[in-house]
Amino acid sequence: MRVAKVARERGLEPRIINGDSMQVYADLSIITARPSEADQADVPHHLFGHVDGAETYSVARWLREVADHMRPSNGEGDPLTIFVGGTGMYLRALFEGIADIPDIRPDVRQLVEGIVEQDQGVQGALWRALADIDPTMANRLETGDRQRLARALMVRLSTGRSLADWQSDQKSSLLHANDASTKQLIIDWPRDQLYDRINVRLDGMIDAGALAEVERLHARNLPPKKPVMKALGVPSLLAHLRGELSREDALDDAKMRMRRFAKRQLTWLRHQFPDWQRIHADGDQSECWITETIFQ
RNA sequence: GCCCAGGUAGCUCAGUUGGUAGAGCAGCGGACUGAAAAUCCGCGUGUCGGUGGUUCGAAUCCGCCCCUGGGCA
Repeated sequence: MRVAKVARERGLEPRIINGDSMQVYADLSIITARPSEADQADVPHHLFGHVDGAETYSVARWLREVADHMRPSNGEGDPLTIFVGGTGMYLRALFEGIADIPDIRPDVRQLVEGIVEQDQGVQGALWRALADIDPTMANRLETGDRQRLARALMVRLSTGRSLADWQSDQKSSLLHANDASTKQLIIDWPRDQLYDRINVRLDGMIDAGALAEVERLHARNLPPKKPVMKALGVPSLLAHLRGELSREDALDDAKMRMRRFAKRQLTWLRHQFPDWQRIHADGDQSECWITETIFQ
């Protein structure tokens, strides 16, 4: 937000596009730390809270929607598009593109979901099913990785072609990382400060009414496998609402999961985006000079 | 002050007749192509309170000291 305002002072026309897989869902705004109404009114924001929680969003849909917003604007100043958010896979797809795989046929989806259920009983059913028809993908995946095994199986059954082949196809991307017109930044906090910020942030979310928000989501009785039901903090708070965890235990659990996620993000950034510019934040006044660094 | 019970990994604790230590949780490292805030894989990270002694060898036995909890005064 601060960056957007400085940009406007310099005669640019800023807008913000969400790059976060959970901030798209309409049902959650507090626990997902969506930008405030005031900020959204001030600077144009796109792809925030526009998806119903009953839906299952995806990278591919995000890319299509981003593409729609990338068309030349009709504003006065030069547009400055700011992507914010921490879904590594989305951002990578933005710069590297993604395989152009057709939608999975409904009958195939149903069949594979049946096999996944079998696999819950005796692990291995899913992997063996995949190994029979697509040994390349099977060897690439762990036997316990149901999500990826299921996807690979669906693609092979639905398209007749291995996911491995789809993935090695030539891809086109919306943006180019080594381009003067784009800039990739990572704000890097010392880990102890990062974890402190996570803990404090969750307490703030609770004060802001996160429990009521999750309660409303709970009332919709959506299947637990829906992505929105798995947003960080939601399962923990649901467990509390069902009386399975004390309030304190639920908060501790949520914080722990958020810390773990942050750690996974760090691993992703280290290895997937090694060339992105890092801004080393530290202490309270960081926000100021983060902005300064960006405009250098 | 005296009597008990304890001091072992970041936390809670195991540790058999002495053979330089292991679980859970936390944590750390890694993978990642349409559910990714998801899903999955891997890893004990240690002055065994301190210090003398007995012993080939001490977390284990003995002495002294320090700390914590409980009891008695």
